Amino acid sequence: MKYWLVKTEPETYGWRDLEAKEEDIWDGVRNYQARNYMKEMEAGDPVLVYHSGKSREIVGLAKVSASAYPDPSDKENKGWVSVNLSAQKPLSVPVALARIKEEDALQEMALLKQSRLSVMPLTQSEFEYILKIAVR
DNA sequence: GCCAACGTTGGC
DNA sequence: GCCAACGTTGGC
Repeated sequence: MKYWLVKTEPETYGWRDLEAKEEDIWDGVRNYQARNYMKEMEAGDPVLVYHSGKSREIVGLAKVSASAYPDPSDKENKGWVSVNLSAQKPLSVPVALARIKEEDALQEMALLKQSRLSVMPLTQSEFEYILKIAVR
């Protein structure tokens, strides 16, 4: 099992949108590195959902409900892929980017190192650490 | 609103 | 194939 974090602009499509639909397509990713990670996703993998822009915090827990398949929004058939995500639960305490930067255990996260990457893996310990500080 | 990082495009 | 110009993302 692998652990993931996906970023989204809440004004465009946020955690609430995914929660409202329960399960939805995660499409429109147009970055090769992100695409390659999406191809590694397997049904059941946990996924943290991060809001970029104004809020800058991890807000929810989802899981992969369908592994990679051709992105229907890829009109030119260029090989982009989508996955399906299912909302699991909102984090009771969202984990802010500022908090992540303060935690020694989270310094190696791709979120801090590659600010523009929209789909990234997490280690199991990073994932568990985030969930731990998201409860209280 | 600004700017750094970084990906893409296009001229050569 | 290189690299300058340009566009986009996203934090501050």
